[in-house]
Amino acid sequence: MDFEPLGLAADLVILTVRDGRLQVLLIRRGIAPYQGRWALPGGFVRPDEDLETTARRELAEETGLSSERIHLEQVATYGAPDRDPRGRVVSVAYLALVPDLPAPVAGSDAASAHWVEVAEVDAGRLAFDHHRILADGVERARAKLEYSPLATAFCPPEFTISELRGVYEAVWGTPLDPRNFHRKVTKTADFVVPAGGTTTRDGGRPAQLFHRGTATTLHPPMTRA
Amino acid sequence: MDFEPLGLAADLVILTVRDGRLQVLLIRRGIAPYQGRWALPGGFVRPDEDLETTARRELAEETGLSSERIHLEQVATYGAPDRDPRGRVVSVAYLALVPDLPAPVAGSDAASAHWVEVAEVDAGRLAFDHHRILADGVERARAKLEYSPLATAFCPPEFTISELRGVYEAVWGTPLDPRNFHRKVTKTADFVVPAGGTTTRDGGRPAQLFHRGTATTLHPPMTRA
DNA sequence: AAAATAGTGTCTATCAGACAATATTTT
DNA sequence: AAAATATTGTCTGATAGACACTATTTT
Repeated sequence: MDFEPLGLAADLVILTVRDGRLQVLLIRRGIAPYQGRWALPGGFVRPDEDLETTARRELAEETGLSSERIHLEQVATYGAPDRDPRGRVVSVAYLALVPDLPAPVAGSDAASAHWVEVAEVDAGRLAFDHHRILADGVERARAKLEYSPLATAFCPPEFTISELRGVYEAVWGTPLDPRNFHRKVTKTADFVVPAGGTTTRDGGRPAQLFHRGTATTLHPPMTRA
Repeated sequence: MDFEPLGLAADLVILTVRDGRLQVLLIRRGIAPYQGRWALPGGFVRPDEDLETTARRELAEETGLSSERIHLEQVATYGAPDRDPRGRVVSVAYLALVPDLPAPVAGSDAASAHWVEVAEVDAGRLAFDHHRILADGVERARAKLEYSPLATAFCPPEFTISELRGVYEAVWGTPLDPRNFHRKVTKTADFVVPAGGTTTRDGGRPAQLFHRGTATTLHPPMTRA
């Protein structure tokens, strides 16, 4: 079969919660097109490489996180004929949720990679159609917090209920009642399970530590205000 | 830029509800690979053609439905290196929901197109990775019925509450209480609006006709048993 | 009249949201 | 002691699900 010339890329919306805010990893483009503009990390799919493999490779290159335990899911594919001035490039977008990294961003492209608060990314500043991809990725994350235990993907292996609440508040941009949240989370079957210890890292009375449970869907779902 | 040889296709999961059952449009492949096997309709993306344009073109070719009002949404992209024996072909899958067609399937490829009950499609019978694509498409439809007014996409412009309930029952495979369903649907803001008339096409007491409302998300959502 | 479907009303257990009260830490 | 956070409990209004009952058609 003969194929039209076509490039296939995987781009990543890598989200984390730092300082109580939802942040996305952006890179400053060093080369044309869109030189000097912010862009989502990504790269071309290699021959014989699966799409998710490409995404995980790029994730590791940009963050140093190579664990299979990092949450990564496909969001959508963007293929408008004119979305890349270099020619026809179709991009498969992935959403990655990572905990607040103890180590700073590391890896080969690290020099140009920065965490940027999602609320402060402005529409015209991103290369290609990356603003649209970012918006779709963020919306996916917001929606999935409701009915999946995905919020735990932003947390370290052991976390407190209030840290988990901080994730919801940052992603949704809404304050939640600590008391109702606590009750809801601990009563939702298999959402979180007690890890045994306590911590005072959040100040005040020691909080119980939890780790994520086995649930894949939350019954009942968490509700946005 | 030079690109690796690569094909880009759009494949369609076209669902409808006929005779109270969820059905999918499949075609019998006339040529290799997988000659004689059932497959999802689809085709290659043309140069300068947007992905959704390809999907709508294929939809029109297979069903004769060219209206922009047909619900069509992207589901996921499949790109395992060995998924097509002809070479590297990446497929963007779309989900289309169509009403029970008054006219039989028509169009250029119609000769080989048939409605098949989803519950009776068996895993090994489909070409390529189409069983996986079908499963993902059906799961998407099932999930979206809960929190979106998507069920109306299976209905004609004017429908009764019990016809809408029939859609839910067919897609979810669960019987629903007609009385609670009626109350729930009519009380959910902007889900359906009265069209004015009534019909006795379902037998019994005349039922009010409705058409779809302006809601894009259902508050509260419909709940699966 | 009998059967079929449409639609309304009622009851109960559960849940979301508001918020009081108590517990245990650091400053 | 004061401030901060954690956790439990209580109250109220809304809702889901079960199901009795009434309404309007066809057979």
